[in-house]
Amino acid sequence: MGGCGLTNLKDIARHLGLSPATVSRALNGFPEVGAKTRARVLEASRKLNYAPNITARRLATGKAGTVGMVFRSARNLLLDPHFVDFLAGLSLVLSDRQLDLMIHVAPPGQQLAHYKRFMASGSVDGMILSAPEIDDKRIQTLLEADFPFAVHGRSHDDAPYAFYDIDNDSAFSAAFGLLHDLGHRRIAFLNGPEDLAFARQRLSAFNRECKARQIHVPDRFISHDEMREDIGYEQAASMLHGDLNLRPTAFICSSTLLALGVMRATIEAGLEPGGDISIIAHDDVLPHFRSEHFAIPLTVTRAPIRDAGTRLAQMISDLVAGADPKAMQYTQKTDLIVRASTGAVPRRGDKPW
Amino acid sequence: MGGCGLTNLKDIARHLGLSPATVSRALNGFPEVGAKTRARVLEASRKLNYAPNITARRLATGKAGTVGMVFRSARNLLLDPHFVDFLAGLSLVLSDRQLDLMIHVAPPGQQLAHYKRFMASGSVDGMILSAPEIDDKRIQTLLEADFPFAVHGRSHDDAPYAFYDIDNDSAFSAAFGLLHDLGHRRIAFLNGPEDLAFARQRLSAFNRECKARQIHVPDRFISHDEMREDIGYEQAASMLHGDLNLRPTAFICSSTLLALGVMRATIEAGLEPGGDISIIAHDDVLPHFRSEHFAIPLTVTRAPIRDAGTRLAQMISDLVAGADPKAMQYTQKTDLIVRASTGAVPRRGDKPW
DNA sequence: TTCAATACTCAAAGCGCTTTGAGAATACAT
DNA sequence: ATGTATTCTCAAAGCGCTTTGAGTATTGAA
Repeated sequence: MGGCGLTNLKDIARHLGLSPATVSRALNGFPEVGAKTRARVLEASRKLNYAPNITARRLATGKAGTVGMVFRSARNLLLDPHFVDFLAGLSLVLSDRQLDLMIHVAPPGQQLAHYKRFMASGSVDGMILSAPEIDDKRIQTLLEADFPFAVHGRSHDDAPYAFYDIDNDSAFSAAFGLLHDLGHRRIAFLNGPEDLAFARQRLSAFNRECKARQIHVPDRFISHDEMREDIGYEQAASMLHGDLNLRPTAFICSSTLLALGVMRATIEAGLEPGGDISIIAHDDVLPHFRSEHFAIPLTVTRAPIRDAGTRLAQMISDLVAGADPKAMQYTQKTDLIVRASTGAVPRRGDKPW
Repeated sequence: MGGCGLTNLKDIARHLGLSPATVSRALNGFPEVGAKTRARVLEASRKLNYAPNITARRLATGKAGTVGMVFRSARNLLLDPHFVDFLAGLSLVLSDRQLDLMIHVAPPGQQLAHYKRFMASGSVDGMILSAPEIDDKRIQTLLEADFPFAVHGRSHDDAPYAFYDIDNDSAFSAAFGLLHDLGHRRIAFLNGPEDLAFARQRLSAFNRECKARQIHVPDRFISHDEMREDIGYEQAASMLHGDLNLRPTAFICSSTLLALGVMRATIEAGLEPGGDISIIAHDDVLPHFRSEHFAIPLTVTRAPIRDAGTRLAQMISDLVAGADPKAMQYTQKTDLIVRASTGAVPRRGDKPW
């Protein structure tokens, strides 16, 4: 008996004196099988501990019953911790809908190859794509092949595919607005990797606000990199290093992890977060590690990343069932939550600047 | 052709005037096919953009080419953030060895069901099991079915299966020893969920040290719960609340996340981590968030969890290839890294106690 | 030239399931 | 009793690949 399961459909059929076809139908709830026959089959399959061979079923039906996902890892194979909660949401809904999840992890350069392999091998019948880039070749490929997929984020406005995105534009406008209202004019922006679409969206919101309020932000106040604590620290430390009058009085961060590093640098520079330096970040809500519990509770724009997971799972499950991608586009508004890490810009004289 | 890939093996065969068998052999590097025939086949398969249908291959070979993993989520479907880095290591090696990874997420109560489904359906040919419990039914089931698996951790000493574990016993002995040498006698222990094997291992190391050094630790100094920042905070806050002479002077934590909460509670109680209160934790090394970068750098016992991922990936890949499980058991020693969060127990009079 | 060995290729039988098209059995009406 | 509708069940044909056992060229030696 192959390598796999103990009993197979034919065993049951033989055992019951039925044909495989009937057993299959009984098991899969087809109407044309008699009530008591079905009962016998069900009974036997339970007793013999039968489980259909997934692989065989797949081959026969042409459906993989699986969705694939390729995570983007940094060069050093770091995975974004945000994805834990994303995955929790995703997996929950997927298993509800009888779909399996197959995942790969690949550095940015190898992503496309993994996608192609997934598509061509028929091992998945839909994909979830995360961290889209500006002109994302993976998306193009998927689109051309007419392969079902849903994107976490979007590569540009009016994207012709299914996606779940947060409203980065309004979130970062709001963050900027808050700081501006508090009197801040020297505002730094610690963003995510430059090639990612969300970073671009956030940057253009930031730039637009600057322009609208006639604020000039020097290049060195803007950085693009992995969103890690140590990067936040390094960037903030170097920005906080120069002439008193040229240092930023506020930081906008693309992630709470960056903000945490900014706090460390701030304190190390003898400054007070929320007093001397205001800090605001976008919060994907990492449940194990909440921004309201930071030593100085963090002001944030917030949108739980788990929602993205559940939503995208629903989307992809509908998509593989044949739904129209363009009807499935969702942009989530964020909340602005003001806590202790932001405050009025300190007046000169109060503090050493 | 079916639902899947564009070209199939038969297409190539027809196109080249060969039989499917020859093409298959040529592609899979069998020796009995001629050099120029092979070249032609390779050429054609490249040009026609051929990718073998994984499902069909699986059915034919009886191998799934996939390993499965079921993550344990808390009741509220929280996933352990440690698992991100574990997964990075795992996935790296797995894709190296041409294995796919299929994952499920399930709450503790539904784990067994997911394992059984994985095993019976033939969708994976090996499993990786994490967070083993004391008498783990999943392990029993796997063992009885003689299904290949490797465990991250182990349910008890002399386990008859492949595992990668860290040396919890010596790690927590060392932690205790350090604190004891610094003069601490009122030592609290914030551990992970009680039903998990590693928590048990750590607890018994803790208890043994207590006994050996004739220290009595009241029950309220020991807690078992999810390893989250807020739990660490709550527990520490309540322990730090009572009579001055009855409060712990030191905390041992099963995770850096717990330690972080302990720090917050300590500071909020007007005490100084590393001065009034010593804190030590086990550190799985979360690369995005390092314990050496805490406001007060954290003393830790350390073992990178990514190593567990890579190691287990190797194990499971060898296991599905038929290796002997009992030859694959690995216990990793931990490092003790002393930083600023631990110090000599404060003498009475120096401080308000 | 003939025979044995070697090199290559093929037809066909699965892997375990689904699904189609048709047949047997039962029921109902006439 | 006959014919028709209705249930129920079955045999057989795939799904796309691997693999076995056999067959046909090709080569070298006798």
